[in-house]
Amino acid sequence: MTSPSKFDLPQGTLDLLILRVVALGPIHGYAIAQHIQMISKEVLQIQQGSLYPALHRLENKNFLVAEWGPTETGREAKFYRLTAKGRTQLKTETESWERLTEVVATILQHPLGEPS
Amino acid sequence: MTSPSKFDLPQGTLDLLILRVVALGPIHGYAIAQHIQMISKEVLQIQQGSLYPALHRLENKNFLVAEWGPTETGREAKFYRLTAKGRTQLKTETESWERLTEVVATILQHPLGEPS
DNA sequence: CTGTATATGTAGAAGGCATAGGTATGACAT
DNA sequence: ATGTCATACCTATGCCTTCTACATATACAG
Repeated sequence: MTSPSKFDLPQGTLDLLILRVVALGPIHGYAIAQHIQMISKEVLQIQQGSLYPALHRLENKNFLVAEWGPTETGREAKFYRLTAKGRTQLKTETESWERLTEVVATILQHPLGEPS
Repeated sequence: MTSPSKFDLPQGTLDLLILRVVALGPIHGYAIAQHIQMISKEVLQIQQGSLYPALHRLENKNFLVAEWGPTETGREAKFYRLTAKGRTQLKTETESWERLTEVVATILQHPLGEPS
């Protein structure tokens, strides 16, 4: 009732979310999407066509490494974990995101006129 | 010293910022960029190659209307103002942005494991 | 054995932002 | 006078990310 509300992620956001979720511990792609959807209370829905290319990008940049292994239910899945480089990147992107949201918030709340 | 720090805007953010600044009153493009840069204390720098196409997009969507007129210094410039539709759009985008930043913040601050 | 949830993947299109160029005017210093 | 800088507008191109849509395969419930 409150809104199923699927909406587009701004560019770059997905990487941040993925890095953050993977930072919690080894996890496979499908579960990452579920995790994000669950934590966000269904507000965010990661499309598979966004998810897997993103994972491959992050892997190519050496932020993640993948390894095949069995899930809890016995199926094969690709488990990702953060590299040291990925951890650094997560930190960097988190700080960027926070700086960005701060200044945007400032502008959104900015009354008329004044510079600072 | 604290960082000249130019960084890329996520897609969609620029529209929101522009709408918000124009909502403060009629203003021309160049001044919008200056305004954002100033309020954000140089953190955000709007490139002209991003700015003008964005303004044209917003005009095509009837969120803004433009009118030529003289600046304070006597030069000709294109002054934009919000339409009713633009005001609605600003509200919508602001709410989307706030929902997004909320859930992202939740995920970024999320400790290990728990669903909610 | 048919359908659904799980799990991964690619192709193609759409869209926005950045880079890098270009034009023109006015102000100001030399 | 002249050159340079800030102002003020514009567009072409490319890159990148996300979305839609499609394709594949396994496990399990009915």
